Amino acid sequence: MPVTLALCPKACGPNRGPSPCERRSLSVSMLSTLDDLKNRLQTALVNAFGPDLEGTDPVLVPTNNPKFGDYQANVAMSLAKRLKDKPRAIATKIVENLTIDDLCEEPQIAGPGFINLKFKTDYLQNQLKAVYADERLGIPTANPPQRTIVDFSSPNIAKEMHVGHLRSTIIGESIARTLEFLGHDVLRLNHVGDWGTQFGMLITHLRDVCPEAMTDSSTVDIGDLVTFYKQAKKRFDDNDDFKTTSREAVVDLQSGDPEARLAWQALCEQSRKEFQKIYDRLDITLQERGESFYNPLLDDVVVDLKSLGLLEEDQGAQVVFLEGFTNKDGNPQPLIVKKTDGGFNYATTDLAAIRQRTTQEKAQRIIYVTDAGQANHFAQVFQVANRAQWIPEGVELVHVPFGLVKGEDGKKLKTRSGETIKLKELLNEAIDRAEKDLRQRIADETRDETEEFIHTVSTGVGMGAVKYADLSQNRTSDYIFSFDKMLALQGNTAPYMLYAYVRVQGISRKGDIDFSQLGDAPMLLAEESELTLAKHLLALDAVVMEVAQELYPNRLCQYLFELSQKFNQFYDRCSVLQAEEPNRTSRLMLCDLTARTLKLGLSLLGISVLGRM
RNA sequence: GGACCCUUAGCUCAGUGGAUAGAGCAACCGCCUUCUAAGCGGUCGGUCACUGGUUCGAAUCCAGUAGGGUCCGCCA
Repeated sequence: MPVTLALCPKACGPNRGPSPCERRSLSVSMLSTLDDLKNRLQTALVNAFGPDLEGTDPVLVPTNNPKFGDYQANVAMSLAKRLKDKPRAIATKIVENLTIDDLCEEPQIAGPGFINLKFKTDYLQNQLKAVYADERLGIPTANPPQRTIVDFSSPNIAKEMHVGHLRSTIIGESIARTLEFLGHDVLRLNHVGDWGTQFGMLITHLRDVCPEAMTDSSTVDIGDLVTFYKQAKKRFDDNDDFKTTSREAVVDLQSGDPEARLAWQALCEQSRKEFQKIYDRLDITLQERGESFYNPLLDDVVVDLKSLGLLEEDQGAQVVFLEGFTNKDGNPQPLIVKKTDGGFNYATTDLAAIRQRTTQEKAQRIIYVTDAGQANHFAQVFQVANRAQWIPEGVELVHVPFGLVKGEDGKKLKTRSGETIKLKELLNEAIDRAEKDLRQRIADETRDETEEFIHTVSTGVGMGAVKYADLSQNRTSDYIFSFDKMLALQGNTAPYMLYAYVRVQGISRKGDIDFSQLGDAPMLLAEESELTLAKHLLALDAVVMEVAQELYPNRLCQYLFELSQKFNQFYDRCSVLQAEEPNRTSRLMLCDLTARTLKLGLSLLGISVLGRM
């Protein structure tokens, strides 16, 4: 199936910066070609039917079947009424005025009036050579770069990361990597839950079980934070004295009491260490900037909302009444920004963050990667920020929601005993299973491999599988978590793609080939499978640009899966090392370019390739 | 009461206006003297939940219906 290519209809709008269409000089690959084709079709339209047709979208889309060529222009059908003529006649006139013989074969008019276009092989060969010579594989850099914040992962202090944090972390990382690769100025923020009333009980409990934390946080080892949290919670629920002391501790902390503050820091530090272990394993880069960071800014949010006339008092709380949201009685629903007890909540923090990020960080695009259950919350916060005019012209706030991770029973993923699954254990199991599988394979093939090799491959395959399984799903839908499926060696999985990469490395080893020394040989696309692979390789830039715009990493996964399939077909049908020159070198270049494309694409997903497996 | 999301092959899912709706898995049948068969080819499989509308053209856009899910005042 052809990859859907973004012809950047949205990116060309106002306030979005220059579109990919304006970067032709930097781009050698498919986007520039399509843009070129589009312009020529527009010129043909004007030449055929006059200046009224200026700016008409030629509706250039990939064909759904190779027998129709590579791309088709569907504009003729839509013009039939306006031009009072038959679509096929219109298509004929367009083709008569179209000059594309340097790029394409003779256009074919088919069906009701489709104009089918097929690239000339020598044009593709030249394009491919240009991509081959380009370290960025034809992907342009953003001009100008956008200051972008990606807000993702966001676990809660004093709680262990669990499966619920997996998607935000993996999707956020991939989005950040993709935007960074395009040259955007990305700030990755971990908006951890490091503030709130739960710290009262935690501090009080810490004071009892680990008093040294109250004077020196650096030496403290609280151990298993989940157990610690549960113990504190149990005491809070069971013991009234403890509850009272905890509430006092909250006040202490908020008023800046040094001892409470030190205990809080100890808790945060402990959590941070645990989080970092997970981030290191997953190769995630994040800057922690928790809720507490915004504490000094919260008062101003309320004060300013008041002076703007948006603030109202309702049942003792300070609220902004929302448009388009009503409560059970049909009255406007409030967004609470200051609680009856004078405290602030998450809406206040998010509003303060928007202000800080747009003013101090100068963010032009702020991306929130959270579960879909928070869609209401963000819609409400964005609405208030908008009405308060805190979102400067041209700044885009975007909630990137994702669905639940469910077990194979279709219910929310839990352990057999009903506990939340810890992320640490989930990753361990993925690696353990990958290792078991690998050892079996090594035994079956009577290979001799070192423990280090087994460790490296198991880890790479396990981590890659977990990430790829998540990213390859359309993020908006819930997804069913299955170790068996994600680690499967066939199908749309990480191992399948890693294997395609390994196959290229195998050729390099076997033939003692240094891919960097292939020189300036011509690319020859003689066989059908070579041509198909080449066309797919050229489509990388369009896919990456689309992911950056729409923020759906599964599109890139789909592309890479299809690339692996097309490579395997080529590998099956065309021998490389045994081929005669000049085909041999050309095929080696195709292999190398495939491997580089896989490596780059997987890296944008946060997945590392392996040389052997 | 309101907001949002979902319903596509036996299963898991792609597919946000273009030709005959795709893939993987499962099932079945083939292909290793040749670069790792963790691969390739083939067969089987669908009233795109339903009803209407817009359009030259609808799985896709709009309205409604049914079913499933999530969220909604002092947690985040």
